[in-house]
Amino acid sequence: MPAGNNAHSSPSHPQGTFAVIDFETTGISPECGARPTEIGVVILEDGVIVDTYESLMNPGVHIPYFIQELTGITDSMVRHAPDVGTVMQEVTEFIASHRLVAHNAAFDSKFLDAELIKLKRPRDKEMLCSLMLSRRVFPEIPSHKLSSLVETLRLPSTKHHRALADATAAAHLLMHIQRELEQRFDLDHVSHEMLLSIQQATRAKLEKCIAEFMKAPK
DNA sequence: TGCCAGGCCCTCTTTAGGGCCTT
Repeated sequence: MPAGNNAHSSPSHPQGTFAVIDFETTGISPECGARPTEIGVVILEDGVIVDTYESLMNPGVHIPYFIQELTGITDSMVRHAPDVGTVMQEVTEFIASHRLVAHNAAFDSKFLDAELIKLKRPRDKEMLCSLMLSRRVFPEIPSHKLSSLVETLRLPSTKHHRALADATAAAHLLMHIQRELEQRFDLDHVSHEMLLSIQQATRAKLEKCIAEFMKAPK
């Protein structure tokens, strides 16, 4: 029986789709012994959420009280959940060839990489960061916390600090950023490569970066 | 019980420091 719940089957994983992921964890860094307690994944295809995955997982360590308060995920909730390895094995199959996205990707990529190394399936794709993209595209917004962006940009959202809810909010943020770029630069489509170029450009060089990308041969 | 990290950005900077952001 699968460890996680996914809303729809996804028989193919074409390039150009996005897998937006979010971890809830026992702490801030796997290097300090923190482990994942929950993962949520949202598959985006052509601006539409076509699939989702979520699962609690047993981290094998105590969840600090303040994190239980923060996320609502308690020791008793994960006690009988599948272990992290079992869940992450499913997740690797689920995210397959999709482009990866996370809000503050530096955080989620650390936990993802730590688990993928244990499965001997190291990540081979760069992860897009919706936090960095938001800072580039909406520099006038004072706070780029996911919860603040949900409120400021009026994005759909449910319960903050649960994995699938936050992954869904980040997915809506990514779609909002794509629509904003399409309108601002009169584009038909904003590709993964363009988003990666924008993410890697400094804020001051954003306009030049986009102009050069638009002039580049396809 | 509380703490633990690290990459990015901005500025009173660049031979640095502090805030943001993730749990």
